[in-house]
Amino acid sequence: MPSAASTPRPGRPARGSRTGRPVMALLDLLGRRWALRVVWELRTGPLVFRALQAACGSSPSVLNTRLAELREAGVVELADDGYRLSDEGHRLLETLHPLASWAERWAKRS
Amino acid sequence: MPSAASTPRPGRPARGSRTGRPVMALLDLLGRRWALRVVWELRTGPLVFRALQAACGSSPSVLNTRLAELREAGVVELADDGYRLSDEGHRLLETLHPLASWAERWAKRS
DNA sequence: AACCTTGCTATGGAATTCATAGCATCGACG
DNA sequence: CGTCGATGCTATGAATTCCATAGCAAGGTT
Repeated sequence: MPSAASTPRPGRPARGSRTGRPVMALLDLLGRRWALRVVWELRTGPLVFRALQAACGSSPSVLNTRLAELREAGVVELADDGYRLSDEGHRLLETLHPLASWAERWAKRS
Repeated sequence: MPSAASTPRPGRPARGSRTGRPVMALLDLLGRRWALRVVWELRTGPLVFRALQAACGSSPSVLNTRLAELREAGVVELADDGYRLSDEGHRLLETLHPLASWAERWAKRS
């Protein structure tokens, strides 16, 4: 890993924010490629690394980086049956569900 | 715009998804850098381009690209007093608000 | 005219992501 | 034991995306 911005954490300044406001760190974390998608794909249950990769269509290196960040954030955890959302991860997913309905309206609008 | 993946749209395949499922397109749109942040920064009212840029700390070129995508998605619109959330944009922001509470818990957890 | 602010573009270099190939480990099978 | 398949994950070089800075064109003010 040649350079790499550090994993966003509350209390640490996120990209473009001096303040370490938690929501900024979260927006930074979730604004990285495949982060939102990973949480979404895990909504129905655990997926092993390769299945997750297939579901997202991402390269393994980036996926692994995202997974490390999400694990460090306590959103995702690795169990025997694959990657799964933690309890907090499930709560985060809950907050994401309305996005799907929004997207449905979006589709009808376009 | 030298290269540029196309703006995500429901009905069109998002990155890593053959299906044009609306939520995939939305996750793709919001998963690009500064997209979530822009919506968040506009929560308190309109901001002109430069103010938005200062609030995010992003470069003007990417910001302009994101704004174009968000405008095409009907999330953001440009008025006399600057960029603002559309009605749908406000609804999208509503779905984002729980993220802030989640982030607060995250901060206490770490 | 001489400013100021607006939205936005241009350019070159840095950071991130992609696509592919491959490694190491484990369990099952023969 | 040997081979196979599946696992998580790493390595490499190329493509894409993003950043930092400078600057343009249009409009308003003085």
